[in-house]
Amino acid sequence: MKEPFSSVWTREGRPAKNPGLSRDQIVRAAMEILDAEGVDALSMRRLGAKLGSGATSLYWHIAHKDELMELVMDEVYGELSLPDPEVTSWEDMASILAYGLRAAFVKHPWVIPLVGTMPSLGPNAMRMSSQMLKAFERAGFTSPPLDYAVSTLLAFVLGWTGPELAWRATLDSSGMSGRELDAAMMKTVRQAAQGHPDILRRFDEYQAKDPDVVRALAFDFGLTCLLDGLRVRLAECRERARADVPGIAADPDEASRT
Amino acid sequence: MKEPFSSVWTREGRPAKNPGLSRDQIVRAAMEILDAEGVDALSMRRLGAKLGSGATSLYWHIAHKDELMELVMDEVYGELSLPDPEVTSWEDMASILAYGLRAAFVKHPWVIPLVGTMPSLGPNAMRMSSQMLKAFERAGFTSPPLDYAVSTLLAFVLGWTGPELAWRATLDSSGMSGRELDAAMMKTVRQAAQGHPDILRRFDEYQAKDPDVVRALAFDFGLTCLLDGLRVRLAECRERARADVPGIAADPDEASRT
DNA sequence: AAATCCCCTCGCACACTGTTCGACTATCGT
DNA sequence: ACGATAGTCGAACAGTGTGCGAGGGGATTT
Repeated sequence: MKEPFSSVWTREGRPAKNPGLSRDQIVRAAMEILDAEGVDALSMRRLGAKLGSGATSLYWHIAHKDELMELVMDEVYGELSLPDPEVTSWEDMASILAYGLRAAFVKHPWVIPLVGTMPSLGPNAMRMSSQMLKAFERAGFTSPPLDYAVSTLLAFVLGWTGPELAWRATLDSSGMSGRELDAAMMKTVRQAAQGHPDILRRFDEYQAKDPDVVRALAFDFGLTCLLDGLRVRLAECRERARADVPGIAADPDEASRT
Repeated sequence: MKEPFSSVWTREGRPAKNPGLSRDQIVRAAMEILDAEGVDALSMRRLGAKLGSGATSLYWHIAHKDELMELVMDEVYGELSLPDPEVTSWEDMASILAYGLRAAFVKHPWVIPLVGTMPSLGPNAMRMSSQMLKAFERAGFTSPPLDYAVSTLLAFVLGWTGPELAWRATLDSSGMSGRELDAAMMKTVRQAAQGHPDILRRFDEYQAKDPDVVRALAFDFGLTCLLDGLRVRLAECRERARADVPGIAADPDEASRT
């Protein structure tokens, strides 16, 4: 039996006397290729060529391609910048996270399959989780629901942007752009939706609108729903805390008011 | 320029005099391999061998591998069975969809990256959407929020099960099973979470509990939040409908009561 | 009965992938 | 000056998806 579970983050990096190639350079170059030409364009040989070195040289700095993927994935999380959880309301925190993460995913669409494939244990992902937990805890979320809340928020963003980007990717690869693109695919969709007049009706309504705006509105809608639900849970948490330890208020604002 | 947008569902199948191979057989065999050995084990040669034919014979029935993937993906949607939307409350409908879809994803973990990669235009996916829309519409959701609501629900389930299965897959591939598996990885996680004591604390709490139970509870929590939020939106829809067309009640129950 | 057609199968070949191995160089500490 | 070691690299291997053209076999037409 090999190592039961391993990740880049468990092996510390090579001594790194920093001669020609370095882990950071490799990751940066990989991200450039990924952003510019998509996930299929990233091969070790290609990456080596971009760095002016042989393909197999990379294997000195990186164990295998999956590790490289873990690294670039965390780099995406790193682009997200959250405000100080000590002075930001949990709702602002949640909104900023949702929009920020969505923006990061849109900018780097190739991460979506990664997030759905390998666990996110990188330092940037950890930092993000930590900050969210802090903000939610400060707001009054207590232990079991606390984590559930953060996870649910992340799940929503990921699950939302995935299919959204699947559309865009398929369309972008067709070489068209803008609205004619949506119009062209409408014919296909129409054919696929044969026999489901309700779906067809829905598509027709949207054809008139700007798809980007529709997508943004829909994302907003989902986020609002989630926040509404979380508010209810938060109230339950506070209620329970008050009942358990009557002397101590779970809400810091309320505590300062006393 | 080629076809701007294409999908299996737009090309009707070959005439199909049904000699040896057929599209259904291929899809079924592909699913068996995928379920038994995962996505990496599915190669065209392997699939051909399982069907007792050459690898390239498949290309008569299927344009390329991506098309095959679209087919198997829709097959997964097909395993989902929803109750009659005409007689089921939207909330029951939503819960059944959420749990059913999650079960289907757990049973066929390899679909997750697919759903995040290619649009779901298959007949089964369409049928599902159609049923959900019908139930929600009957409940009183009006047009723009109607679609947003269904999309949000799907996004939640997808986004939730993705990372959840990423964990399980990584662990299962390590050959261990049950609780010792979580324990083994705890060491790795602990190392990765260095410097984030709040995350560590959280992991410690969970180590004592059954991970499956925790995951189920968390899923429940998220779904409850979402339903709470949707309930609020539904009330808004009904309110608006009542204001716009005062003579007609949007709620069928209420209509029958008049 | 013979010839034609067309559905379908399949072997070969191509360009490509991730990764291993052993040979090579350049720089460092002694 | 010398050995060690960090780092690079070319060749090779076992795979991958897929295009092409040659065929087989049954039905249809002449």
